[in-house]
Amino acid sequence: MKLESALLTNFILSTVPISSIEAREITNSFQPMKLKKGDFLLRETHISDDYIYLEKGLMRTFVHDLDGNEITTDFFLENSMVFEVTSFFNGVRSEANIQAITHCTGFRLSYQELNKLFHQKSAFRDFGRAILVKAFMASKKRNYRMINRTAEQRYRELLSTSPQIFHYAPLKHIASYLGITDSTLSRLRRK
Amino acid sequence: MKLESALLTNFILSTVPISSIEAREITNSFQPMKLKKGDFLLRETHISDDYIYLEKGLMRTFVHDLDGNEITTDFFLENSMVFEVTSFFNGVRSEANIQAITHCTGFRLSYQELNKLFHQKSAFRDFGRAILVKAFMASKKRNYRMINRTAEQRYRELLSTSPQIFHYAPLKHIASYLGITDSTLSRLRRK
DNA sequence: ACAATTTCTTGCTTTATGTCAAGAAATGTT
DNA sequence: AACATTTCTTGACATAAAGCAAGAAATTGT
Repeated sequence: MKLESALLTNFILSTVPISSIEAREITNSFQPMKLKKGDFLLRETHISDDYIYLEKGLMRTFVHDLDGNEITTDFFLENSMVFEVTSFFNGVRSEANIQAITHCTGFRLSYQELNKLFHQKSAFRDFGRAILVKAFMASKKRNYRMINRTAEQRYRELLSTSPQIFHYAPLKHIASYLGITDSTLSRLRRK
Repeated sequence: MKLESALLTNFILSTVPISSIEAREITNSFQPMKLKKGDFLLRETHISDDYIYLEKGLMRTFVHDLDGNEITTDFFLENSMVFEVTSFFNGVRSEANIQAITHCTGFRLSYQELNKLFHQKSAFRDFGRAILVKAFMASKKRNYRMINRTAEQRYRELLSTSPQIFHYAPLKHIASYLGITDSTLSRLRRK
């Protein structure tokens, strides 16, 4: 048994009610991977083949808007799953980039490996579905917050739930994630 | 074979590459259902047990914000799947309501039935996952639009992609969906 | 350690959207 | 048909956030 994967096994067990043996089997299907700060896990126009458990580090997804500006659409904290749903599950070219904000370590599954597990192991089916549901829920919550919270409230919420992000990510990434300009974010910070 | 389910079978076949026989088997697991205009498929605080193919009609999801106002978070057009992901898949009380805007007809699966199919039929696994992925993609796109489009652009986009909504839904539902007030929407319409 | 680059702050001005309120139009009910 | 209710429009005013620009501070590369 690989020592490094204990965090992943715990993550799986905390996600879905399966046995430790099943969780360890799933863990062992993943392969270790790492990224240096600034490295890309995925570049736009490429096809994603990475379904990642991020053990340590911080990552972000960003897209380019019509004027060529980067818009950060998601931050990924450690002890969570990282994947670009559209490109990974549909095998199409990605419009999004995924980049390491800090040095990152984690574990990886390819689409082929994931599919094999998905059809063979009922425990993995439940896990995979739970991960999809969780990410979908997070996206819906984000939508809702954009509508019924002010920029300042969104800022405060992010600050209190994910202070790590403020420690490592530049303001412009955070600002575009919050849907405001970096000038506005700078002013919010002063308060 | 039930005549009414041909649209659902076609929908399944257009979603995922499986055989007609498999699609028809899946179709036959669903039970017909209908709702009158204004009826609720789901009320907040209840637990959703409905995974619906909406064959005909128009529905919406809404939540209440802190001031008690209704915020429409989604419209469902005909020939699509309708479900409240959080409550349905996690078996928790819903914060959202799902309401029929027009008379609706469709086909239903309970969570128990869905799970049985999910673990028994690989064709259904692929379908179920594709539906989750599609809904998740739509949510991400919506997030992105809220950040990098003006209210007017979002209005025009909705108008051109889903004119049915404007035919049946009152302005205040559409306005809250777009993240603006009904006054602002009224002014946008004038143009 | 220095220069180059990027990030952050701040002031001024403009614009989009919200708030409140009132009346008109449409819709539903008996 | 008459009334009640809801929906839609419009005006006057307030405000949050954007746009632009310049300088200060921090970070990075050599």
